Amino acid sequence: MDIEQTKIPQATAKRLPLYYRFLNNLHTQGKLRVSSKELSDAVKVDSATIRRDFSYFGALGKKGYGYNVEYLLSFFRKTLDQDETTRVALIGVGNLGTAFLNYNFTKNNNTKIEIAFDANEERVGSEVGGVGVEHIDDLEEKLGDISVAILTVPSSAAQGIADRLVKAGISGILNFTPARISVPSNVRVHHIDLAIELQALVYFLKHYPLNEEEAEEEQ
Amino acid sequence: MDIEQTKIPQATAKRLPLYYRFLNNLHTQGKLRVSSKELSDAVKVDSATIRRDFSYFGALGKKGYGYNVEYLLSFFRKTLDQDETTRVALIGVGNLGTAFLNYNFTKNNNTKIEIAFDANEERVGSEVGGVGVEHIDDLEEKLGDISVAILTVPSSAAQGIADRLVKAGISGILNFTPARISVPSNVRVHHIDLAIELQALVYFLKHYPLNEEEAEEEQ
DNA sequence: CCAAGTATGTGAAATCTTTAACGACTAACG
DNA sequence: CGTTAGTCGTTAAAGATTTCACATACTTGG
Ligand SMILES: NC(=O)c1ccc[n+]([C@@H]2O[C@H](COP(=O)([O-])OP(=O)(O)OC[C@H]3O[C@@H](n4cnc5c(N)ncnc54)[C@H](O)[C@@H]3O)[C@@H](O)[C@H]2O)c1
Ligand SMILES: NC(=O)c1ccc[n+]([C@@H]2O[C@H](COP(=O)([O-])OP(=O)(O)OC[C@H]3O[C@@H](n4cnc5c(N)ncnc54)[C@H](O)[C@@H]3O)[C@@H](O)[C@H]2O)c1
Repeated sequence: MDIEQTKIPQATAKRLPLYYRFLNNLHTQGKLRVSSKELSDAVKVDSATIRRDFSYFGALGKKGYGYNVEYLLSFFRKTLDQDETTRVALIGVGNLGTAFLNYNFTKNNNTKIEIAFDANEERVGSEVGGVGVEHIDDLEEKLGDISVAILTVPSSAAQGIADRLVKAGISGILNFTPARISVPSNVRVHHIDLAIELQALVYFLKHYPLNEEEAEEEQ
Repeated sequence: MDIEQTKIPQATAKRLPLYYRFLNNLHTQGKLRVSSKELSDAVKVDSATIRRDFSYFGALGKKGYGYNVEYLLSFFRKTLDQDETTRVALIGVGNLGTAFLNYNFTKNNNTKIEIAFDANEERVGSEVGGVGVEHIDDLEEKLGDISVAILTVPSSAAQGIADRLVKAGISGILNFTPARISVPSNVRVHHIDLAIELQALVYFLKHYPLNEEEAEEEQ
């Protein structure tokens, strides 16, 4: 790892993978240059925000010209560590876990689910999406140095599994269960709560009426 | 609908379903009262933020006492329209779509997936999680007055389907495809981009090292 | 009925994020 | 080679959200 330009705002950091993906698309399409305005139309983020985001990394573009797609892409590839693959474990091969295993994020990404765990004897030993399913009892033993886990177990099991993951040395957990798990502060948890996302959308529809003109919305 | 107390901040609105769910849990456990501090521990949101959030709706608690669970719950039930069920359509019965249909959000919620659509003839006519799968060609005809759609089709099909949904009168779309779809401003789209969530977690792990003490994190 | 303890609701400050505006510079063309 | 149109990087303003900190008011136990 190299010197940290530590002060990238979190809001910016969350948009970086999005930029990277669209840059990749543009590159595949053979585009050589792109302006913040074009990018804005594609990713639905205000063009000033895009320029501001990029500027945290220095002067990546040219005034009057825009950004060189190749250059920008290679810059982000380094920044987002797209060259090394982050190995990921998935716990809970149920409805959601199976969907993730079949998808496996490799199409665009630097991440790969390498191993899965489940408590159900019938699943253990099988393969889903090319990933072997191990018994949850062997978690500590088989996790190795994997540092990121996706949690798709029933919510009642979430805290217990999280505790074991932490003990086994995990650094980050992507938690899809509705349980709000507690971990020490040296472990990062991102909650993705799908039921809440749906309810929030419904709430916004009822209470934040939209106008009858153009343009569109945030995530 | 009734008078809008319009100025609830969006950040607050997004937390309301979360509060509601934990209040429900407390109620089930037979708890009669709860403080912002207790709630904070459970949902991992700062207690001052919780008090501030609640205060947008007026004085819901009692000083020196806390909040009455029953009262707060019934208040949020009204606020979040938990009494009427919002009907939802799901488009794209693949890996992710199937998981959602099997889950179907009814356990906690005021939402229900009532109908699904797919282009694959083999799926059409079948039932998944008790929901009938219709052919996508019949979308306009069978959608009825459903106003919310979950989009889990391949990203190449996303914009086309979104256009048809809009024409058919949809108000909100929960978009799980990586495509950033364009819609008129009277339609609300929330993007849930799982690949990006995973990449963002990995980025944070590498660039925002966490300390060796206690407490935990946001989503 | 009082004293001690508790927890709200909120002004004010701090922090974070987005947006507007524009000077400086580039490319491209006649 | 000058002019026009285009676009960045940034300063500054505005807006949104979180957090602090405390006066106030209620509860509880004696
Ligand atoms: N499926 C959805 O659409 C959806 C939507 C929102 C939230 N969720 C949440 O995601 C989580 C998973 O949902 P799902 O629908 O895939 O559930 P599921 O029941 O289909 O899958 C859970 C899996 O975890 C396994 N499991 C149970 N206990 C375990 C343990 N202790 N260790 C390891 N594995 C264990 C089970 O064998 C099962 O395979 C749940 O918490 C659910 O609330 C799911
Ligand atoms: N599965 C995951 O874990 C995952 C993760 C991140 C993002 N996504 C995104 O979610 C979306 C769905 O993923 P998936 O894994 O479920 O894909 P999938 O291929 O399993 O499912 C897509 C379904 O959509 C149907 N379909 C195709 N074209 C259609 C059309 N025009 N109208 C209606 N139905 C149509 C297909 O028949 C199929 O059943 C994709 O855009 C994918 O990029 C999925």
